[in-house]
Amino acid sequence: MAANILLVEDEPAIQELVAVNLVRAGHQVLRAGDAETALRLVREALPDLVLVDWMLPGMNGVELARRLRADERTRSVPIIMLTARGEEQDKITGLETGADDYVTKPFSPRELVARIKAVLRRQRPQATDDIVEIGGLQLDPSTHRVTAGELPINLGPTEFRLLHFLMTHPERVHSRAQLLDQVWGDHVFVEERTVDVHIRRLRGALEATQHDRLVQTVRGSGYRLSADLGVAPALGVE
Amino acid sequence: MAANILLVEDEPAIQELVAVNLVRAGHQVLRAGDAETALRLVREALPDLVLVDWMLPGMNGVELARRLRADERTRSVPIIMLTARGEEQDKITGLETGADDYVTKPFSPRELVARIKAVLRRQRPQATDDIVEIGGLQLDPSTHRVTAGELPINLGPTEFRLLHFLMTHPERVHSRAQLLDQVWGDHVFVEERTVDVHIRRLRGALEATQHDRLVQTVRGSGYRLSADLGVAPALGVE
DNA sequence: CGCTGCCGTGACGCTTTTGTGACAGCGTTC
DNA sequence: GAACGCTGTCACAAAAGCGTCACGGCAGCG
Repeated sequence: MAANILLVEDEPAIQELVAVNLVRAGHQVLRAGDAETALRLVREALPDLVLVDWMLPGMNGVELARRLRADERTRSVPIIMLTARGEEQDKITGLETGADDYVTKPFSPRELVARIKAVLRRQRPQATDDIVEIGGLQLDPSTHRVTAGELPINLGPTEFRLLHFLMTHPERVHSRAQLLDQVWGDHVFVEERTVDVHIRRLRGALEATQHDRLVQTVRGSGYRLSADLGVAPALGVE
Repeated sequence: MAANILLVEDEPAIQELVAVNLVRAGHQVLRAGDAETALRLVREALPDLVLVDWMLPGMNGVELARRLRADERTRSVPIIMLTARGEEQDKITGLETGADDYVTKPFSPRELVARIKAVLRRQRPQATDDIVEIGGLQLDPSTHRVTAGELPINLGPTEFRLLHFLMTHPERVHSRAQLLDQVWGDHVFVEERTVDVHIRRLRGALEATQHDRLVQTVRGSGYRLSADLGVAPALGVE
């Protein structure tokens, strides 16, 4: 996991409590006591997630969330709202503002951490540090290593990201445009056929252990990663 | 999903709020602050769906809907009305005017997105990526896979689209012209008999598992997909 | 019972899409 | 500053799929 999290909470005791738990779960924690500071920090540090207390002095959590959503640069940062019991009726408003999830106090650290993980995974599954495994292929994001069974596989940075994305979104067919968005970033300008070339390089690296079969071409649509080779076991049809 | 949506809303804050949520759900959003602009944009951009606030300055939402329905070119564009609580009594009027659905404020983004999906699904079932299943035949658009029972079926892009369309519009008979419109696109120029050939290829691919029986010829009219074979099988053994 | 359209089917060029090897640019390393 | 690793793009080769046609069978009809 290891995400950068911005915690926005005015009550020092609670702030400390939550922060400790986040750190314990392996996250980096930035803190803000009010919405203005929070806004500044989000722009400066671009955290992976913002945890906002519903009640804040001055600008409240909803307003903060709304502002984050209004700004191009901060729009995609996921938000989790913290709210006290009894404020449940505001849940709808909270979600309307664009919060991704919503946790009621008092909450267990376990629950909070779980929700955070869930939101991060939903946002960018390949941003987690979980080891992914498919069809005997293993990829470990934290050590940046790929192994096929026991054999290590060497990949360039792009091939690594490509494989990581495919492994975190298996089965699904991805168009070249989608892959460019997700792996290269939606701002870069490269030819779609470049994807083909990197797929080729990826296959080349996986060839030694036959794992190149996992990378499948779907003619007219794009590429797919799947352990299911989709071949009928020798039905005598020509 | 990923639809083009025209949002008609005069209140900037709400407009922004809704737009953000639509974008997050993967839609393209066009915006209009008044009915006149909306009318123009609908003609120019031909969105997949129009989201209209009930209360608008000048021409109100109902009137806008009526006009959209009156014009040949915009008639088929689905409309969803946004309305404040307390205007419920007008619901009937709204639906009468031709709105396809109706969402009361305050609404959760989740609900709104769900309604949109529902309306789009009704409109163009094959535009969703829901798995379709008929007579033991399964088609999964997101993985681009077709299976008959357990066995995988290999189809070319055109056969895949053809089958997808037939499966999302079963029972009904489709003329060759309709199939060309829906599967090939209404602008291409190909012989009608080409449809026959692709039907043939589709049947060929389904032959191995007997599922070719689902694809039926209606002499003089076109083709139909149906789990009901319409004939008494000679012997009930399969 | 023979005609007349309609449909199934196999074959065949052609176009489009994808695989592949080569290469020049670039930033880093040694 | 030479060598290296990685990247994006190209041109060409290979493959796959597409649309059309011609032939033949068959249904419906008089």
